[in-house]
Amino acid sequence: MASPTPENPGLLDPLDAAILAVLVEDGRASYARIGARVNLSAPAVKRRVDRLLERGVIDAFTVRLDPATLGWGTEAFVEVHCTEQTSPARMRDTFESYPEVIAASSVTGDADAVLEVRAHDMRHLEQVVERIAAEPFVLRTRSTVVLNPLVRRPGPGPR
Amino acid sequence: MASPTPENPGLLDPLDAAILAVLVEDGRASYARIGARVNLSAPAVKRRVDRLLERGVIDAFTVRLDPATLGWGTEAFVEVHCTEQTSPARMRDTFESYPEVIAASSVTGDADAVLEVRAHDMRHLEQVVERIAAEPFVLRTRSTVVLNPLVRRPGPGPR
DNA sequence: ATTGAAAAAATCAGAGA
DNA sequence: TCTCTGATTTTTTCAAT
Repeated sequence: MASPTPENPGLLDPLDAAILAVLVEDGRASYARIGARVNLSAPAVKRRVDRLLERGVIDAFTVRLDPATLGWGTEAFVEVHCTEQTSPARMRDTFESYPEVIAASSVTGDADAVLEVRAHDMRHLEQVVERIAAEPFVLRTRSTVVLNPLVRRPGPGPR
Repeated sequence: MASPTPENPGLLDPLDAAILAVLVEDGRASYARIGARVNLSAPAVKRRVDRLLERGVIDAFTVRLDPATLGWGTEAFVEVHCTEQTSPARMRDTFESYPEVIAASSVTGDADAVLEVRAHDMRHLEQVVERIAAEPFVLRTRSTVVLNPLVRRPGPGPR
């Protein structure tokens, strides 16, 4: 999956990598400032950013919000066990309807899916988990509450 | 935790909430365009964004990158069981040294910590998990590999 | 990819509700 | 306090090289 092909040009140009590194740290950095960091003119930087957007490497420009400051201080992983032949589409549609479900994945192993849930407090978390457990295709759930967020790394991986 | 106090001003001004909604979707939206959406002038929007930054509601402006496009298509949850009296600081320092560890949390329940790991492929994932399992304070690990990312919500949550 | 100009946006100052 | 208007500065964007 990481072999350079005509379809997959290299993995990432060193210049593009440098540009992305700056943008991950400051998504509003001006093209001129980025260019100063990577020894490129502003238009050249813009051209590369546009290409990274077209290629889908950059999914979007956003803000990273602090959940705790917004009152979403309680986080948990919820393993979900489903009835036989529960389709991924069914799971996705259901879990997507919960605003508290930040992420949901079908997984290997014991459980069928793992959810990441954000709630205001324990009481709220309990309510959400109960509602999920009451879904028709859910057999049982197992919750693991986050005590301390030790590491939160922005970006998709090593650079 | 969600009650308005002098320390915790309201939860979020409706205007601020609207501004954040726009910025989550497009972190480079101009103040004028945001203002048009929320019926405010550009300087007024900037003032509020600056305050949201000061308050820490907005953690940072960033780009959201697509892990798959960058060759990080394999994702897993790794439960880690540690020896008695392993300090959170020790865990954090150790796990932070792994670029593949996107997030690490100490947790309630059976395991001591849950890691989110991104790897290039299964072989790479296996190597990383083996290295983690070989850490002095690690007793054993249990990995759950993501088959299908059903839901990925960009909202409040470091990602 | 760079330079330089034009268009757009960000930023600042002043004043009013 | 919070906002708006208008001026200034910076950045984006486009064209030509």
